[in-house]
Amino acid sequence: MEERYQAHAIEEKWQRIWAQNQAFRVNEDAAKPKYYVLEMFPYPSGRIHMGHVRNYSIGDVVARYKRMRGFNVLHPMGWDAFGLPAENAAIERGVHPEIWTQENILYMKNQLQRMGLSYDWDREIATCEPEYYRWNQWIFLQFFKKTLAYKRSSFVNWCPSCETVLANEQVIDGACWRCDSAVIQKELEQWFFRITDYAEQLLGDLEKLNGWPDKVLTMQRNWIGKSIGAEIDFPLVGCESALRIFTTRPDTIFGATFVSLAVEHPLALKLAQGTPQEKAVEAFIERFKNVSQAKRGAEEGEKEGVFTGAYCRNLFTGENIPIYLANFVLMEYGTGAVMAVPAHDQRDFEFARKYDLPIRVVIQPNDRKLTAETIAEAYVDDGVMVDSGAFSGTPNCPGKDKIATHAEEKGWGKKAIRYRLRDWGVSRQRYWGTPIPIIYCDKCGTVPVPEEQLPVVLPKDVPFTGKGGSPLQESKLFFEVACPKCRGHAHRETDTMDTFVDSSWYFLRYVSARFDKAPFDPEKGRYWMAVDQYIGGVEHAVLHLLYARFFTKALRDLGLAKVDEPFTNLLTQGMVSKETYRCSEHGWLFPTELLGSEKDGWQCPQCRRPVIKGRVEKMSKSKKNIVDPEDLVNLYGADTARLFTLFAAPPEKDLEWSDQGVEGAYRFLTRLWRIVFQNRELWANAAANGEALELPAELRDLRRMIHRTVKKVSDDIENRFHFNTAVAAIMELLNALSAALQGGGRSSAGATVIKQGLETMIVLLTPFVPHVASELWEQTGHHDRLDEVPWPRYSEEAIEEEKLLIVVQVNGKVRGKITVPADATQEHIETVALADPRVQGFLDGKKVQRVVYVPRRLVNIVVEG
RNA sequence: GCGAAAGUGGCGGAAUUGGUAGACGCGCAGGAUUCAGGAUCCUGUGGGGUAACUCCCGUGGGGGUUCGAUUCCCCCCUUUCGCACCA
Repeated sequence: MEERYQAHAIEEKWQRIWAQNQAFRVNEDAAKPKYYVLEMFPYPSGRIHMGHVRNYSIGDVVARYKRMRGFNVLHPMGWDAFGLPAENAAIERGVHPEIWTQENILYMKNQLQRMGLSYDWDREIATCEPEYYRWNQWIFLQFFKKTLAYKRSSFVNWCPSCETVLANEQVIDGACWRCDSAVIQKELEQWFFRITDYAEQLLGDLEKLNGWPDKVLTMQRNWIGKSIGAEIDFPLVGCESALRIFTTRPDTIFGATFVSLAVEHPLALKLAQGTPQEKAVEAFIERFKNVSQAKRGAEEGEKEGVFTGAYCRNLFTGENIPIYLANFVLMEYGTGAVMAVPAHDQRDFEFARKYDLPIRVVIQPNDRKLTAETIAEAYVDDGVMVDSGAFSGTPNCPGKDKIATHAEEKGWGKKAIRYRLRDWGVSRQRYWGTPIPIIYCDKCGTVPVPEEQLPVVLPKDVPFTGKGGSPLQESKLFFEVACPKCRGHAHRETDTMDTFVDSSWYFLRYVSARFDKAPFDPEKGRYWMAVDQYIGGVEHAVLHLLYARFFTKALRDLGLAKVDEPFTNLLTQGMVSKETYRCSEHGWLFPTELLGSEKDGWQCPQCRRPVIKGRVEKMSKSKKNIVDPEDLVNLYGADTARLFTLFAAPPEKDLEWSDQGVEGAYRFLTRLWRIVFQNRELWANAAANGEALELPAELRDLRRMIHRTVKKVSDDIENRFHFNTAVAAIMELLNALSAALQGGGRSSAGATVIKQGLETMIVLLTPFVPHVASELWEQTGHHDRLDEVPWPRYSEEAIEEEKLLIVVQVNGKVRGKITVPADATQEHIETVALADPRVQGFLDGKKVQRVVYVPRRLVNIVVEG
C-alpha cells in the first residue's frame, strides 16, 4: 500500500475478503441476541439511484454497529422484481420481461456490492422466481379458503383505443400514456383481499407501534378512517321499501330536510321513473357516471344535484322530505345515501342554498343563538339539541347515542361503524406478475388450483403487444386446462396479482429463503421476527406498510407468523434533492451543459438566455438534476459516497446534494489516511494500553475526549440515528489527535494515548466507512478483521471532568467564565463567581437580589435595576 | 379547506431534560510551503460599533411565562408534506 489513499484498491480488496469469508452470513444462534435490520428492497429498474445509496448506507451503519455490539444480525437483500416497467420494455423494445429483469438484477447487485453493504447474499430473493411466487399463490389459496380472497365486479381504467386495461400510473391527466385517448371506467370481475376484516386491528395495533414516526401512524389512522355513527331507515313514500342512510351525526336528525344519493345508487333511476323528473335525472346520471370522483367536484367543490321526484319519511319528525341526487355523495362509502342537515353540515348547507331547500337549526351553541335565516355557514361544533322533540335540551354529544338507541328500539335502524378503508383489489390484467391460482370450469365453476400443483408458472410463449386484455389469454398451453375436480374442460384465471402482494411478506421469506414446505420456516420465523428496524422512504407510509401489517396478521391467524406486527421500529428517510436550472424557453437544463459561470451568470446553451437557478428539488430525470451513484463511486469510492450521505443531514430529513460536500467527505478520508499512515511507528513503539498510566493534564484531557467520543458516537447511532453528529464527533477527535501529534516533543505516554485515540477512531468509523477503516486497521499491524472487533467501551471514570467551566451571568447575560475543580462546593463557586473582576464591573455596587446556581453549569447573579 | 412538520451565519447543519447560540463540514479571506498551479498545513470567519480589553444586536415576525427561552405558551407570516367532498 502506498502512502496515498487509494479508495478503489482498498474497496476491491475488502469486498473480496468479506465475500471469501462469508463475513455477513448468519444462522440462528441461541447464544446471541438477534437483530433484524431491513431496508425496503428495490425494484430492479436498471441502475441504483441516490435514494438507494442513502437508504442502504443508513441500514448498513445500523447492521455493522449492531454486529460489533455482539448481536446476531440478519441483514438481507432482494428484488421486488415483478412490475410494469419490465412489461413496457417488452412492448417497446421486444425484450422479454424476464430477461430484462434478470439483467437489471445482475447489474444492480454488482452496484450494491461495490458499496460494501454487509448483506447476507445467501438469502437473496427475487419475487419473480417461481420459488418465491408459488408462496404468493399458496397464501392466496389459504385466503380463498377463509374467504379473505373473493371476487366481485369493479371498475378499471380502460383505453378504448388500445383496448386494454391501464394501471393508475399509465393514466396521465385522464388520458392513455401511449395513445393519449380519453380513459374510461370499465366494469370487470376482479379479485379482492378482505383487508376490511382487519380494519379494527390495523387501527388498534397502531398504539403498539411506539417505534414508528407519528406522521406515519397518523397517515395510517386517517387512511383506515374509522367513523362511529348509525344507519337509519327513511321509508319511501308510496312504496314498501326504505332508503337506508349512514350518519355520524344522528343528533342532528331533526334537522334533516332532504336526502342525497350518489349517482351510482341502485335506486337513483328507479325513484325518478314515472315522475316529471325522469329525464333530468337520466341526464344527470349520464353526466357524472363516467367522471372519476376526483374530477366530479373539481371546480372548487361546486355542489350539484337534481331532484328525483320522490320523497321519503323522516321517522323522527314524521315529515316527508325530498330525495335528491348529488355529485358529492360517494357510493363506496356508507350506504351511498346521506340524510342532509343543512344547518350543521357545510356541504348540505351549500346544496340547500343553491336549490332553495329548508334549513333548520337543531343544535344551539352555548354562547349565542343561531337562526336559519342569519347563519352564513353550517354550525358543526357542539351544543344543545333544540327543536328535537323529546330530545330537546340534551347536549348533542350524549344525544348521538340517545338517538341511535332510540332508532334501534323502534326498529328504524342500528348503531354502525364505518371505515374509509376499502378492500384491496389485487387483480391486474398484466403478464409480469404472480398468476392467480384459480381455474374456471364450465361445470364446477371457480376451482382453486390444488396446492400440490403449485406453482402455476408464467408461460414464456406470450406476445407483448400492449393491446387487448391480459397477455396470458394468448398462451393456449397456459389458458386451456383440465378441471382439477371433474377433469372437464376449463381455463385458468388470466389475471395476475398486484405487486404489492409480493412485498407484503418478503421480510418473512428472508428468515428461511430456500425453505420449500411453506412460505417460511415457522421455527426460524420465531427466532428472527419481528424486524427490529425497518428503513425506507416515506412514500410507502400507507399502502406497503399497511398491506404488510395486514399480511402479518392474516398469516398469524393461519398459525404461521407468531407476531402481531412485522416492524417494531420504522425509520422513514428523507429524499435526496439537488438544485435545478432552467431556461424560460428550453426548460430544465443539466448543470454540465450550461455556458458562462456561477459568478457572471449561467446561459442556456441553445438560446444564450440567462438561466434561472431553480429550487432544490427531488432528484429526477425530468428535472435534470440527477447524480449517478456509479459516477460518484468511480470518482471517489464507496466510502466517500457513504460518508457524504450520512454526514450531510440526519436520515429523516431531506438531503441536499452538494458536490463540494462530497469533496469534503473525500478530503476527510484522505486526511485520516495520511495521519494514520504517517504515524505508523506509533504501533511499533508505543505501549499497548494507556489506561493504567499516570498522565499529565493535557494527555488526561485527550484521553477524556477519546472516551467522550465513544459515548457520543454510540449514543448518536443507538438512540437517535443521528449519524451526522456521530461523524462530526469523530472529525473533532481526529482534529484533536492531529493537533496532539503536531505538538512535538512526544513522550512515550503521549504516543500511547495518541495511538489509542487513533485506534478507537478507526473502530468507531467502521460502520460508516468500512473499507478504509479495515485497511487502516490492518496497516497498523492488526491481524483480526475489523468487522469482528467489538465496539469500544468508554469508562464513566475517564469521562469525568476534573475541572468545570462555570458560566457566570448577571441578569441572564453571560459576563464571565470561571474554572473550578470538579468537586468545588456551591458556596465556593458562588464566591469565585462574585469575585470575578469582569462580573464585579457589572455588579457596580448594586444590591444582589438573588443568586441562581445550576449545578456544574452556571451561576446567574440577579441584581436590581 | 383540514391535519402534520419545519423556519438558526453566505450554504448543509449543531445545541439530547429551559442554562455559553452557531459544534462539524462547505464556502470565503489571510498566511506558510511551491518555479507555478493543485494538494497540504496554520489562522480568521453571525451582524454592527471600537485603537483596544470590551460593548450593543441577533435563532421568521409580535406578545407572554421565567433569574434565564432556538427550546415552553398565545397570535401572525412563510415553506414543505399528507388528506382532499368519507356524511
